Amino acid sequence: MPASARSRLARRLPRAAMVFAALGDPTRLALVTRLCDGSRRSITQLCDGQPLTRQAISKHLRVLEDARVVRSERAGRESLYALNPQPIGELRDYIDLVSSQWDDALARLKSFVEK
Amino acid sequence: MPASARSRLARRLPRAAMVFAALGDPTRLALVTRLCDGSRRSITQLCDGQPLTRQAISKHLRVLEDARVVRSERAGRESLYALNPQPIGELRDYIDLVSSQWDDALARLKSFVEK
DNA sequence: GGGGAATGCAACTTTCTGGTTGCTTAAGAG
DNA sequence: CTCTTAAGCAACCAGAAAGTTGCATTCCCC
Repeated sequence: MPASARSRLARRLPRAAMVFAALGDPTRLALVTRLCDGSRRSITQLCDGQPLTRQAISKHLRVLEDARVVRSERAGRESLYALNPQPIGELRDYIDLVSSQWDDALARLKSFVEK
Repeated sequence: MPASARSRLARRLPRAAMVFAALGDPTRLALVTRLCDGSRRSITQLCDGQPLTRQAISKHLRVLEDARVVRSERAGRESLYALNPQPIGELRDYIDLVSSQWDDALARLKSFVEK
């Protein structure tokens, strides 16, 4: 890996870790899964189907919003939450980088064995 | 989303959450980044560059191993850690699913507006 | 065999997380 | 205007996580 790529990556690691952490809870992952169809839902809407209090869900949504995985907007007396796909896309960039490094390593190993 | 796809996904959510959580810490993400070149490194090797105790790193490695992101193998008096790319690949599957749902939603919205 | 290096194990502290309950505030609906 | 519904806020609790220190173990090397 070239040094420039490594430092560019290193700068983004804490941010990526925050997004990974936001998704690292089954409840939050379920919320994201529910929102990934592009819908905008209120907190009480997002509550049903889950055996938790509204406040618990509310806290989870705040965690997701801090990581910018989700955006909220007040509409009258309810606040509507919607997915923000950008941070998740950045995760995919990270994963692709890991995979490509891994594949390169495999290829090098293979060519070494075959020599 | 068809019901079959939703239930298949739901079954895998807790597992995916575990992997996300394992990557959701800057130290652990740095460890994974370091291992993604296919190398096998001992714990003390993985310690340098990080301002933590060996035991702290050791605990982080255990978390990664529990999530199967990493595999360890004893070699003499040291244990060598290597990346296991499979769980991270499963994360990509999840992300691709989210993205495709999102894209579908955008497309539907667009066709609705244009009608 | 003895010493140093790499690791494992256990106890402990501190901080963070996930969750609850109770109360307040704001906004629609009748 | 009053009632109900949606949400926010604050305090609290139990358990998990992150990290440390100290000691035991195992293995390599001389």
